[in-house]
Amino acid sequence: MSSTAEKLVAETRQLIMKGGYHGFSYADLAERFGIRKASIHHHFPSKAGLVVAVIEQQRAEIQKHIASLESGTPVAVDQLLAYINYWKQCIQDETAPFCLAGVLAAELPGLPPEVAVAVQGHFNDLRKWLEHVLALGVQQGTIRLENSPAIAAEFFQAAVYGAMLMARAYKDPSKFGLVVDAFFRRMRVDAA
Amino acid sequence: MSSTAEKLVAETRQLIMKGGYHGFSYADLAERFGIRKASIHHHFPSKAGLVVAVIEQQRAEIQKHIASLESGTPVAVDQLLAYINYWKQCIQDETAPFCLAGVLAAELPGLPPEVAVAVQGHFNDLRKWLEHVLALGVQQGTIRLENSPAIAAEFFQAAVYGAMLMARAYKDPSKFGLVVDAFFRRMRVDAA
DNA sequence: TTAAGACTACCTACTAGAAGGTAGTCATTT
DNA sequence: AAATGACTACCTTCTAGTAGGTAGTCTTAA
Repeated sequence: MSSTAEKLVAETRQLIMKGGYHGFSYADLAERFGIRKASIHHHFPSKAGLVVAVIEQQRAEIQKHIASLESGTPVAVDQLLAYINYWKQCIQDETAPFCLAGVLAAELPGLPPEVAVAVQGHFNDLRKWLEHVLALGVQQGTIRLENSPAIAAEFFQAAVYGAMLMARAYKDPSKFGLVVDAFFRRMRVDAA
Repeated sequence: MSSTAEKLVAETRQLIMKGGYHGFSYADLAERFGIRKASIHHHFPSKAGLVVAVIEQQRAEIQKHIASLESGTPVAVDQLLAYINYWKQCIQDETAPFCLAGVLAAELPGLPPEVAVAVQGHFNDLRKWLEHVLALGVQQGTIRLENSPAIAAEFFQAAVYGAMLMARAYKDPSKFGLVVDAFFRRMRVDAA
């Protein structure tokens, strides 16, 4: 991918996080980079295609992130904490005030089908990883679940996205940590 | 409010729940009722005004709902169960596949200011009611909290909205009940 | 009791601008 | 020479909103 295409993807990501799929246009992107709308169509012929590219890039980045997390520490609890802290940081400094796929999921029935499919792909990726790490934590004796890892992963995911929505709705980034920390504490065997 | 205005508000509510603020237009409404766009402007001069009317109507309805809930039963746990079951029903039969304010909150930074204010108003309403009912449950000895009722209310709210997002993202209405039930069980003293 | 005036809900016709997208051109680079 | 990435110059459709008009209803008062 060319550097311009990469910049377009990065900026689109920000714009979607702000206002969703229908909340931005090629004109917004053109203005930000001082180029014409037609030049954007050269890189991404359709809006749906551009947005799918943004989601897929995000998914690829997350897979890399997970890989480096797993090579960084074999401890499940530390991996989950790193995940949580990553989002705390992003929401706090507004580099990513909301999960891209989260905003899109909220308007899922109104999205072009190919975009909806990509969004659902992200949710599945994340759920599977959480299920895997939670099962690992149980095995390591640091996590205690009241349900199967599969159910707990969905529960965890709901807590993270719910917490994000709270932070946004109340315009208070600290709400994210408040909710997620309280939630995660309950899962930990050595919780304070 | 005239009956046409009421119909417009009701339909707008559905359209927002589907695709958010930027996901519908006056043309959509005009088509559904077989009237002209200009006629809609007669009832609601601006889009932001229409959407604020929808949110405010919803808020008023919820206040009525809460009042009837409280006159129906003085038991906090039953009130919370009624609230949860209301949403289970709505999501299942798709009369309201998502909370109106929830969709809008996801795109909050991209909304006209007056709409954003109304959305935040709803979140505050709900949070205050939850705080009140949870405190009542503690008093009645049927609910046990690990935090203050104020914190627990935010936690509860996050679980509900997170669960809604899961149901939508996975296109599986049962996910809502799954998450919310697991969450609520932990708060109940006599939980199975 | 009936006519005037105000009000309601809709209409046609229009606007400026934004939306997503296309066709063809023109420098650079490789 | 040929691919790249930008350009100008369009197009069509949609968007929110306006101007002005019409037919019917409701209120009031001679």
